[in-house]
Amino acid sequence: MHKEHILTKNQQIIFDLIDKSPEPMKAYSILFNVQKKGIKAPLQVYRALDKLVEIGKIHKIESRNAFIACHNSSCRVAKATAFSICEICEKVTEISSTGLSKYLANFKDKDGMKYIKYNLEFFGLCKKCKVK
Amino acid sequence: MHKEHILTKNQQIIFDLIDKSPEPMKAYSILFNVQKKGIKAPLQVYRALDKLVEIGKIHKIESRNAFIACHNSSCRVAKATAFSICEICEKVTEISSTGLSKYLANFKDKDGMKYIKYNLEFFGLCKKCKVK
DNA sequence: ATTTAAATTGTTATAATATAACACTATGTA
DNA sequence: TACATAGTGTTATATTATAACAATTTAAAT
Repeated sequence: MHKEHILTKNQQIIFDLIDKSPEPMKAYSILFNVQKKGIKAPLQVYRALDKLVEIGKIHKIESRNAFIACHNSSCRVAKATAFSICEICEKVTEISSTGLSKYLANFKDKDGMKYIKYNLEFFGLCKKCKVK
Repeated sequence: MHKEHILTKNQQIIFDLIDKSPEPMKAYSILFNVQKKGIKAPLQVYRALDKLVEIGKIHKIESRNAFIACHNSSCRVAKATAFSICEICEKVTEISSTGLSKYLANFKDKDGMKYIKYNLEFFGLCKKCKVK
């Protein structure tokens, strides 16, 4: 087991908010939601987000500039991530597929380079939106 | 062969600039570089970028908010992209691997969903930076 | 050729996302 | 205790991106 990071007050407040959210949250939406808890400035939010990303508690969805809690116990460090994104409802799901992660971790480019760190974002329609 | 898109003046100016650049270009850097050619406002740049991305002539590197010309004749539409990014020198290379694109195009998630569109960004050190 | 629709342009203003810099405080550890 | 490291609070500012509207160009369809 890896050492659990003890979160600071701001980090905990912001992590809890993101963790409860059914959808990815944007930085300024987070800011708005935590102002009553004393977090008043963007930098306070961004600093907590940076740390939470660094220790793998949350992930950034790059194409959306938004953040979701990690629900994949295997990505202890934020280095190998994969998501599916619905282009209609914007639902985002973290993909945890051993096959996929093995394939990507072992992928070599033309020059034989391997990459430990990657981010993959799949786009399509989620089941609900497909039916509509 | 797919129909070649005829670029408009602004689109052509901006595409040429990105195409000549050895590294991904950011929107406001593009703006600065094309001001002498009469493109004066951010929106003019962003509109051209949007169109160029849409028709697959350029790709956006989401983690960097930057744009590179497509050098992969097979991605006619900007829907299946993969890049390697050097975390030191920020060199970005488009990966064109039949194996990888086949694997990802055929990947099914837990629910059996397939995704035609994806963006994959690998991070690591390029050869040059590895040596240093 | 003329009309019409669609796409593109030019422009000003503003929204949304993110970081710099600095002084101060808490925490862990030697 | 003393020291280093990480986190905080704050103001200001940088960077990235879009809204809204009027004018113009282009394509194609009568």
